[in-house]
Order: sequence, then C-alpha cells, then structure tokens
Amino acid sequence: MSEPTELSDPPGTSRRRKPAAKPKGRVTMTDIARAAGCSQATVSFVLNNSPGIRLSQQTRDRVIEAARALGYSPPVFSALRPPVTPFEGLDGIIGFAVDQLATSPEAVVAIEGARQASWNAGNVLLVAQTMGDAVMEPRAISALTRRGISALIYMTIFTREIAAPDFLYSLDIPVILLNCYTADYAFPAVVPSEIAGGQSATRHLIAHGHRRIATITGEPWMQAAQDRLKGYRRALATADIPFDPELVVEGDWSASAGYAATVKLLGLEERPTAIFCQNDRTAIGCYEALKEAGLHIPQDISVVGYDDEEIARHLFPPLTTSILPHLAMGQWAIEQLETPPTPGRGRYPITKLECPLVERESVGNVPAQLR
Amino acid sequence: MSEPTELSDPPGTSRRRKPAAKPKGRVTMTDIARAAGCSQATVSFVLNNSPGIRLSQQTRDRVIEAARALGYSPPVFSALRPPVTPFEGLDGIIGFAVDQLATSPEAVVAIEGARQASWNAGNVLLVAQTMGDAVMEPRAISALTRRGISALIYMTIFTREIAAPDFLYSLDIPVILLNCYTADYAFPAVVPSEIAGGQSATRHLIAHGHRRIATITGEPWMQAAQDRLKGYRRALATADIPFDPELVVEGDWSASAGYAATVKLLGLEERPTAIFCQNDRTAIGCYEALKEAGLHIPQDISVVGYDDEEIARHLFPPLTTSILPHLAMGQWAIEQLETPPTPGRGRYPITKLECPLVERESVGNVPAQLR
DNA sequence: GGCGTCGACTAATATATATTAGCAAGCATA
DNA sequence: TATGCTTGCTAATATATATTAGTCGACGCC
Repeated sequence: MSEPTELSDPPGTSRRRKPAAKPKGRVTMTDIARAAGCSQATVSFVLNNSPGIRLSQQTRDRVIEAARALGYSPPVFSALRPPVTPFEGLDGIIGFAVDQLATSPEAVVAIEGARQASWNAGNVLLVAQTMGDAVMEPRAISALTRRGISALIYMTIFTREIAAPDFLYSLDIPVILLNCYTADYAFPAVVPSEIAGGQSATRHLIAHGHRRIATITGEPWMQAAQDRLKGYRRALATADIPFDPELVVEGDWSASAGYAATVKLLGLEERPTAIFCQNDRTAIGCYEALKEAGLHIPQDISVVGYDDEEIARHLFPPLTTSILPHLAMGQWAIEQLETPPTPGRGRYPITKLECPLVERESVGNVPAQLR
Repeated sequence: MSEPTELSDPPGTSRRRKPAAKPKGRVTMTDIARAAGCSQATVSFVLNNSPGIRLSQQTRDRVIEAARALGYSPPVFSALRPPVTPFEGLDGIIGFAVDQLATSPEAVVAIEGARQASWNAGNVLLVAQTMGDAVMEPRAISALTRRGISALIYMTIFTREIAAPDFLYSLDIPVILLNCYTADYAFPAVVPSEIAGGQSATRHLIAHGHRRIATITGEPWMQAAQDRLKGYRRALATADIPFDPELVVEGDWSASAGYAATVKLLGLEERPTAIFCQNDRTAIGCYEALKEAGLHIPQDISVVGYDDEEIARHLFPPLTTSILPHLAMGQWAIEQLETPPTPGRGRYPITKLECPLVERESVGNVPAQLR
C-alpha cells in the first residue's frame, strides 16, 4: 500500500516518503502507522481497543500519541444529527453553553425551562460551562458540537450585549442566545424585559396609593440595574409623579447595601412610604433596617423586591417581588427550534419576556396618616 | 461480502441477497442504501453532507430516516479518549450525570467542585440530567459516552444507596459515584459524613455549655435525617447527657415545620437552651417562632442549622450551620480519576467527607439564669 | 537442542466508505 | 426535432478500515 504499486522492495521502505506529501487533507490510520512505526492494522487494533489482541503497552502508547499528534478523529456524519422537532421519537441532543453555572440560580432555572420544553420530544440537554474564558469556551463548545448536537443554546449569567465568538457563526446548527444578544442580530435572542418589570413593580406600589416611592438600585454599570431604574422612572412619569433624585439610592445588589440605603432613606426629611428594592437581597437588608427602625411591613411601609429568589418567600412578611423569566426563556429557546428550521442566517429581533410580579405580603396601602 | 468470492455476475446482483441475513452486527451504508432504495454512494453523500452533490430532499430524508431506523452511527475510537490526568495538554471531556439539577443547589455545587478540580487539566465537564427516569437516563448517559468522555461522575440529589443501572457496569471508563453508592461497592463513591456532621453541630452547642439541646429533624425516611439524628445522639452520649425524646421533634425540612416544632419546644415545661435544626430552612421557621416569643438569638437561646444554604448568612443573626461538602465531593471525584487509571473493577470503600461547621452568630453560651 | 507456545506484531485481504465519471430523464431553448 | 443544460442519481473504483491468518523471535522445558 504505502509504496505506490512500487513493489520492488518489500521491507524497510519507510526511508522513502520523505518528499513532504500527505497533500490529501485527511489523516488516515496509515499515516498514524507511519508516524508510530507500525502497521496500519496495529493502529486499527489500538484505536478500536479490539479485544483479544495482544499488543505491548509501548506500542499502544506510541500509536495513541501519534494519532493525537496528527489530530486523527473519527468521521462525524453531520446529517445524522437528530432534529429538534417534537413529534419524532428521536433522541436529539441540544447543547446548552453557559458562562457560569454556580454563581446564581438563574442559569439552572433556564436549563430547567429548556429541559421541560424538550422533555416530550425526548431530547437530551447537555450542559457545558464556558467560564467566559477564551481558552475554555471553544473547548467547551467543541466538546458539545464535536459529536453532533442539534442546536446550541448560548446563555450568559448577566443580561448583556455580547460579541459572539467567531465559531458561533460557523456552526451549521441553530444557535439561540439566552439572556444576551449580539449587535448584529444574527441569532434569535431572548432577554428579560427589565424595564417593564421595573415599571410594573413601581406601578403596583402606585396602585396602592403610594406617591413617595424610593428605589435602591443595583450596580449601576449593569444593564439590569439601568433598565429597572428606567422602568421605575417610566411608571412615575406615567402616573404624573415627579421624579425625586433623593429617593434613588445606589446599591450594589447586596443585603448590606440595602441596609445602608434604607437607613439613609429613613433619615430623609419626608421619608418614603414604599421602597422598590431592585433585587431581593437588597430587600433583605432593607427589611432589617426597617424592623430596627420599628417600622412594620406593610402597615407602615411597603417593600417590593426583584428576582423572586427562594428566600423571598421565607422573609417575614413574604416579599412581593418580580419573577425573572428564566424558566420561560429556557422554554422559549427550545420553542424557537421547533418552528422554522432556521432559514439561512436572518436578522432576528430580540425577544423580551415579561417579569411578572408575585404579590405576597410586603405591600399595603399607604398608611392613613401619611396619605 | 455475502456472496463468497462468486464474481461471475458483475451487476444486478442485488436481486440475490434475499437470504435474510445481516448477521454481522454492524450496520453499513450498504444496508442503509438497501433500506432507502438507493446506492451506497448516495448514502455516503447524504450522511456526509458532501458539498457540490445534488440530491433531492426526498432522497436525503429517506436515507436519514433509514440510517436512524437502523441505528447507524459512526465509530468511536475509544482509545483516543483523552486521559484525565493533569499534565497532558489535552482537553478531555468528563461526563457528569445527575438526576436533577434544579431542585436543590447541591448538584450545582458538586459540579462546581468538579469543574475547579479539572480546570488546570483543561478538562471540560459536560453535564446531563437523568431525571431518575428509566427512559431518559440511558439516553442522557449515552449522549455523554457517545462523545467520548474519559470518565463519568454519577450523582444523585439525595444521599442514598442506589441500584446502579446495568450500563454503568459495562462502560469502559472510570465511573465515580457522588452522593450515592451501590451495595456491591463496584465503584468509588463519596457521600457526606452526616453522622459526624450532626455530632459536631451538637458538640458545638455542648461546648457552649448547653445541656438541654433540642433537635428538629427532617423527613425521617431520608438517610440524611437519620444520620444527623444519629450524630446528635452520639454527641449527647459522648458528653454524658441523657437523651430526652421530648427534645426531638419531627420536621420535614420546611420552614413551616420548623416554626411549628419550635412553638412546641417552647411550650415544654423546661424549654431547651439550644435547638439543632437539621437544615437551614427549618432554622428559618425556628428563628421566626423564637422572635415571636420574644427570645433573642443567641442571648436567650442558641440555634444551629445544617446545609449552609445561601440564606443562612442573611438571617439575623447569621446562622451557625454545617457545610455540606458537595464542593469537596466534586473535587474528590475528579481526584480519583487522576490517581490510578482504574485497575480492573475492584471493591471500593465508601468515602465520607466531613461537614465542617461554619460558626456565625446564632450560638452563644447558656444564659446565666438557666445554667 | 529440538519442540512447543506465547507475546507482539504484520501481510494480505475482506469490508466499508469516499469519490469520480458519467448516464438518463426532464425541459427549455433554437 | 435536435441541442444543450440541469437535476438526480449510480457504477465503478479508489481509499480507508477491520480481520484473518499467519511470521518471528524469545523463552521454557524436557
């Protein structure tokens, strides 16, 4: 085989072949054999781990090393990637890449939504973490794609615009962005509608007669914080309540910042009758400061949070807060896959999903004496 | 192939071949071609999505359908699976199967531990959910194994003995059990040392002078609840404090059960000076009941929790609790992979990892008047 | 020192897959 | 009605991989 029909010298032929060459792109077992100094058959045995074949560990190692060095990889059969459409009883595999799994519960919630939505289709969700790391991310995603996935959902923990890594563009499967979006609208994308969320939280307070509504923000460079504040202002404007900068205190999403901010608000000449904490942790600190000040929630003052973290329902009184729609976002992402099989690369609008308010017991009407 | 060296009739041979047969296990493109009513070449074109080849969509569909129906799949060169040992600069893939991701944070924590441990080795972790479902589980795991994982970590949410699914035994990669174990000790397994955890939580209270220590259990059928209680009893016994059944109240891990149980304990003739809540949620309810009763923590009464949930540090006062070692368990699982390359199938002892106590501010010395 | 026989491997070959060349049907010109 | 071009496919064949049937040398053993 190696000597092209030149069968004049049987053994020790390896000396020839110097002439560069291997112009054909693919790496074959014969190449590996040459590199490892053994026969193609041996390579086949090693790579397949053929049972009943006895080979020295050395040879095995050499073959494997050579195979790796040459980048040998089995064929993929891209057409066999199962579809993601429901009806078929096939087990598709959907990749879910997220920068971090551990820092906040939202990623898991979105995964849960995606899982639920793909459940009846029998699709398996495979999750990889990119850690937002330039080295790990391609690896993680190629671990997903290498053996064929039907679609990729790409999520970030913080809502933001991203510069999608190049390889996302060259995948030949549908890609859905979750909680992030690209400037070029190249992929379907879904994010929470934080502006509307901030607005309806505030409106809820207004509906209870509050006019003097404070808000404690998150870290101001984060889009979520900006949008929630924007919603707050819109709600005030809609109700013809003048915006009072004194009532906006900058926090950083933490309970201690919530505490400090609340203390500050209570020190105001005319204190607010309601506080919109832009996340639940902030509300924890806020609660504590209010209780210390001897105020009762919601009789004396109302509080709303945001995010509907687990803890919100364990607070006393249970906190009215806005649900981050990550469950729905996960479902939405899967649904996108079901409808059109991705026609070319279009421009997709960014979908925003509502953050519904869960009413619990931390909001009441304005106390009579303050009305 | 099937016609043994009978080369007398070149074309149109397909008419023969009827004789049932396809005894060879493997499915070939020729099989697919026959099923789809086309040539092997066409199958190759379709499956490889060869560029520049024009084929009707119908034919493509038929081929793909046939390929699926026959279960065609590309070879996996098992020997090429990258090792899990650090040094090598190769990106291995480690599979992590867990029954559920969303129900509790522990799964994510264990994953995080595994990720950290495999980080410097450049290994990618791929997570799949089995949902404890007999149909989904094999699919999920085969989705992992099919892409050539180097090892599998199999985790359950609740600590328990499992009957490992058969296919776990026939995998040719290392399998590590996390938070579960099999009766036959066939795999390395790691679980939290709940007995020791319950013991040291109780001992901590004893060390602060408490003698009358109550405990609120979890759901009694769960192993964790049994073990934590066992640890409580051991600590008492060690300190020569008689066990008083009155001081053990059955809960169900929930805050409301914690509340009710605490109310009951406070109604006791001689009330406890400390309460060991067997999880943090129970402690939330406990806190509330104590506060309502006008008791201050830790001046009047001490409380410890278990699990170190996020919320524990936001309680007022921050709750002393035991850390579930899931992070360490995840790391441990990865470390097991690094040491011996799994010699045969041995019998592995179950490893138990400590649940260290985090001291915060909910434990104080016994109030003078009660001492 | 002749004789098994066992470990480690390869030559040759059987099978599977990829690719090239080109056929045939349809249909739009001309 | 011939001409040419496209679409859709296959026969034949080139390449790649899997498997069978050994070869070869190093023991071990009367």
